[in-house]
Amino acid sequence: MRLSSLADYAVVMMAAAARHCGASGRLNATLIAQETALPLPTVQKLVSKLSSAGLIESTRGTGGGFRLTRPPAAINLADIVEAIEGPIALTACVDHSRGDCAVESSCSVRPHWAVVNGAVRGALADISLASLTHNPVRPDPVEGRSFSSSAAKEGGASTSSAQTAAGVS
Amino acid sequence: MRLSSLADYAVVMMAAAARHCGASGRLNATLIAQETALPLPTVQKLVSKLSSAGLIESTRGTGGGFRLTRPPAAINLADIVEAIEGPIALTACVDHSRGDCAVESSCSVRPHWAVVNGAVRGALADISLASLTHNPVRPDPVEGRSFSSSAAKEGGASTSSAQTAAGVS
DNA sequence: TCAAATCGGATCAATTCGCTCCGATTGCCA
DNA sequence: TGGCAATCGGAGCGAATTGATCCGATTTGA
Repeated sequence: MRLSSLADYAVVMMAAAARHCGASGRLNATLIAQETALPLPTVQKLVSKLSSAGLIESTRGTGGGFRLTRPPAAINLADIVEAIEGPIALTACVDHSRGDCAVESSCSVRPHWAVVNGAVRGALADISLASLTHNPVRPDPVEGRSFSSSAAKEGGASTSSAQTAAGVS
Repeated sequence: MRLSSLADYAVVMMAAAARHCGASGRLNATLIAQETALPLPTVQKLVSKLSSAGLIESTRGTGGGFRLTRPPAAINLADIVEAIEGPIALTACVDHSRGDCAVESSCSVRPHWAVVNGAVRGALADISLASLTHNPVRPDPVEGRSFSSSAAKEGGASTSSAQTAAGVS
């Protein structure tokens, strides 16, 4: 139940790219790596994947770089996650490309996974890149917009209670 | 963006246990293993984890076994998943027990992860064990529940696997 | 034409996950 | 009352996937 690190980094990278969208239409991997403090090879790999998915257009050569193919408001988290990790599928049953589940005959819960799958994807698709850049923070118990990373390391149990409050029961 | 196999098996196992809840109040790991075609050691490991989480009560010795501590209607998927995988956290930022994210100072998307996190958890918490047992299969398209906000985007592919699971005991 | 800077694919190490084995505990039976 | 058998519980090992790094191909600018 955890997103891969690459997908997490891809979201950060796309958010940084969306901030520079209006300023300089063309930006490169090195700039993004410096800005997001991500390793440059990692950013390069993300650029290839995102380019293959059609979210960005990359041009080679000196002075090259990449740019977003669509405005930030038209790109959501589900697009980015699917570009990195492939189709969103909580279980191997949902995408039956790998039919290695031996218990599917007696598995009565599989049809329900599609529902959960759609709900998860909907939650991701509901957040666009524009919302990430326009509204940096929500005044939640999580330490908010505090850009002081030092205090964030030992913030205590405040954040753990946040997800409990957010969870619908 | 994929659930671990253990969590998937745990849901299948709990569904099988819920079916036998009224018939024989006490059931063992061997029976569940035979019924669900899961490896016996895997079922045993799941029993220990679920017992630690308080979802089932296990008794040792000859004729022992385990039983659900709560009725199936009071157990949802979020409980089972959290029992196996720990707290639901899509990214490492949400549970800052591992503060190994070096870019959190310039990360403007982290507050938004809590929202997505809560949405995912809510989707899981909305499905109870009773719904898995009462309604074995729905050959219909994904049933129009309220929380399928944007599931219609890619919901077509998953429905085809529904009628494959015809043989439900 | 040369050179520099970029993307793209391929390779290697590390972490995590899943499976299996062995020990501890308890109830039943002789 | 002693032994046996069946069960859960935890520890260890192997495998697979993931994540980071390196090198080559390509293209533009001088």
